[in-house]
Amino acid sequence: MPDLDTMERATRQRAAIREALEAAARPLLPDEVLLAASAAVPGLGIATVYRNLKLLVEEGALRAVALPGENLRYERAGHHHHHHFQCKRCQRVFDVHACPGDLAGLAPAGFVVQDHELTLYGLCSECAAPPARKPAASRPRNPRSKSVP
Amino acid sequence: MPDLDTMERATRQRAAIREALEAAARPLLPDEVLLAASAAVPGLGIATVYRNLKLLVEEGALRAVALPGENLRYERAGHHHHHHFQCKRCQRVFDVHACPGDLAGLAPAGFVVQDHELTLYGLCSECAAPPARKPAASRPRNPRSKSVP
DNA sequence: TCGCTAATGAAAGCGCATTATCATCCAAGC
DNA sequence: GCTTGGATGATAATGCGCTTTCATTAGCGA
Repeated sequence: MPDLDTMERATRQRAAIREALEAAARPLLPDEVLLAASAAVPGLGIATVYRNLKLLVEEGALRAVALPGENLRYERAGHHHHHHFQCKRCQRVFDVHACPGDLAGLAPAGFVVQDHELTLYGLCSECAAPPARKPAASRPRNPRSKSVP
Repeated sequence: MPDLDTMERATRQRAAIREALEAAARPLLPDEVLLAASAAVPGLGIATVYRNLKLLVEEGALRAVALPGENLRYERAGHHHHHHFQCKRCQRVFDVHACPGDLAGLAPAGFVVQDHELTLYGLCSECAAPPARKPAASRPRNPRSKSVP
């Protein structure tokens, strides 16, 4: 018996959106989700992507990821504590399944550290590698990059 | 002889803005700058704040600071490498003059780490302390907090 | 002090990510 | 198959941070 509180219909587009994020295995921008899910559902609209991302976050299937100076990306929820890596060339974001650990000691005296957020920057394996045979697909355009270059 | 390329006039508002940031000794939002500098220059306009922040960044006096899910803040340039702490209660951002150090090993194989960004979260000394006699002033309103709460 | 023009302030304008609108579509219970 | 209301997609609208506009003010060199 399905949850009576969430009586949503199973649509092709919702499935495609969920699957795009699972296949990517990295945080995606709404645009990237649209691009990826469009392969399974041609004609998919950006409004539907936003609607379902919000919905999936609310029901706990997805998690929103905020990086400095970037729009929200989305990743599958349920992962353990981890961080992210952003490639300075293709702008894509990847998971970093490691953590420097205890950072509480870094804060000034009197400050209570409850959490932390770490972002690494550099070149992803594709962009660091010698000229690939094929250029990497699905490069997000430069989002709200108001950060100093 | 002053720099011929930057023939800017010395105005009260520009001085007040610069001084507000030096006195704060922590990254400020444009609104916080307006609030602080308004004490010295009543009637100061937000457009002037934005204009001068941009100008001061261009001439290297200030640096823009981007935190996850937050609008740009500004701090004095010239500091050595450091990180930031955001209080979950008053939303203010403070400097953390410490760094976990070498994080290159955290990235996946094939990735080249060039830089990193660390943000600590918790309670600042004021908010962590028992009920203060006076509530802390200049609390920034909740900015683009699209991050999951 | 005079004159020139950069700087300011108030308000309108912009850019852009996200959301609401609404006619149409279709998943699902009967 | 039929019905029905949630879901979709195209598009308009919204919110908001930031920039531009423009009339006025005020540095600063002469």
